[in-house]
Amino acid sequence: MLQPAPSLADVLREQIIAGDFEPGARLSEAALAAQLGVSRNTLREAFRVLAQHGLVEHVPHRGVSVASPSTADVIDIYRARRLIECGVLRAASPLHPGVAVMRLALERGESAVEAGDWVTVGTANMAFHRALIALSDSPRLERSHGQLAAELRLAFLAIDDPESLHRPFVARNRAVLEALTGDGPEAAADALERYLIDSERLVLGAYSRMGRS
Amino acid sequence: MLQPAPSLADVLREQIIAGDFEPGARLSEAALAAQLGVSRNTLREAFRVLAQHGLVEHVPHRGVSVASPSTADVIDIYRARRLIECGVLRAASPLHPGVAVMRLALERGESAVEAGDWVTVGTANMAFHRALIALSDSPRLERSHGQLAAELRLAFLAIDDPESLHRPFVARNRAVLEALTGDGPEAAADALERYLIDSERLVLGAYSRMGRS
DNA sequence: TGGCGCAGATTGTTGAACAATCTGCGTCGA
DNA sequence: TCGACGCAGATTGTTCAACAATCTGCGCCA
Repeated sequence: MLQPAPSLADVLREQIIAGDFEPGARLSEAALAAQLGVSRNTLREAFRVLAQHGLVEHVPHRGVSVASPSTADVIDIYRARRLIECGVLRAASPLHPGVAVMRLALERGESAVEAGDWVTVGTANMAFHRALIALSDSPRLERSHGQLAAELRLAFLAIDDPESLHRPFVARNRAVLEALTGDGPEAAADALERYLIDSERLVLGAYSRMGRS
Repeated sequence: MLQPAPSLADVLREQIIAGDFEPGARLSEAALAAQLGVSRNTLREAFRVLAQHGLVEHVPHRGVSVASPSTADVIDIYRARRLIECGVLRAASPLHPGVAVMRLALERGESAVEAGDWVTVGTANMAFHRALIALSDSPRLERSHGQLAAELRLAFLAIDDPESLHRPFVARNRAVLEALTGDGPEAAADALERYLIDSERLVLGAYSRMGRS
């Protein structure tokens, strides 16, 4: 059984999330189509997918550019994250098999902290929260959360100080996980809410220091 | 200032939500492009947008069909609705200007009940819940909820008994609104949760009577 | 009866072409 | 000097025709 070949939208999403394009950069159809070796029509289909994901912004007759979350966007993303993530956690069972996936992601992050590999720390943090959402067993909540995570990643890209952005939160993830298995979902949700409030503050602080709107 | 012309995806979404196509029906590119008077490429772009919204299902090399929510989908949609809608309501202020919008939608539904216009009752019910989400002032929660609402509408379409589907819930909406302005967000959220549980039960019951998977 | 393979239909993708719209720049007039 | 105007080039929106890749249904054969 072969894996389905990754679609063009998948390829582009990876490139954008990896930071191959500056947030806010315009993506010229002709140039990008040539670079990717596809036709403009095919590229435009991929653009429509990414635009729905919030990864690129499409303005009619003005083309698409890599999304570049504003301060208001960051605030909104965190508002939505708090509601969805805390809601999922509050209703989650500490016995759900997905808890093991959370633990794996956590441990991957902790190893990466010791290795000083902040990019991997960031990836592991994201994986931890994705695993957290998976406790809901809800494809639609996973979809919504995935969109938020992708957009947030663009905000992280605009801040080029991955250590300060990700390092402090590995310990916080551990606190959330231990609260879940030890004190129960309510306590875990409270810890997660504090986590998200602090993370938002950090991002907004960096934004304001960058003079970013 | 002119309104932007509705995109092809908007037109198709309206047609699908209006039930112009049977849920599950295949949408042939060539036939539909000819019918809409657009080229296949343009139509394919619109398909990509609708697929991300969950309104159509796209299987590679097999084309797109109108989505037809399964029982599992309905359960998932309601799980996500409970989490998002109740979460929003719990955090909402009874003084938010959006409460007036909720009241308007509610009254429109109540008039439609008296007129026996069940389609309008259904539309008003949807508008009530959309207005409820707007209390969060979060574009992203509105986006996620909009996707759920569109998919749910397809489930409603599959059940052709709009009266039983929508009539009972106008009074429940009133209860939610009065709980919000009277007893506060917590009580309102509890009323809403009961609403959603009962609504889900009704849809699943109809599905099972239809012998639907 | 059940599996195989072919033919037709459909989707995926391309390239070129043109219309519609935007953007930047130079000119003109106050 | 400064702002409005308009033109020219660049970019996007859309169409069309063609072909490759894949799927589907049907008849054939064992």
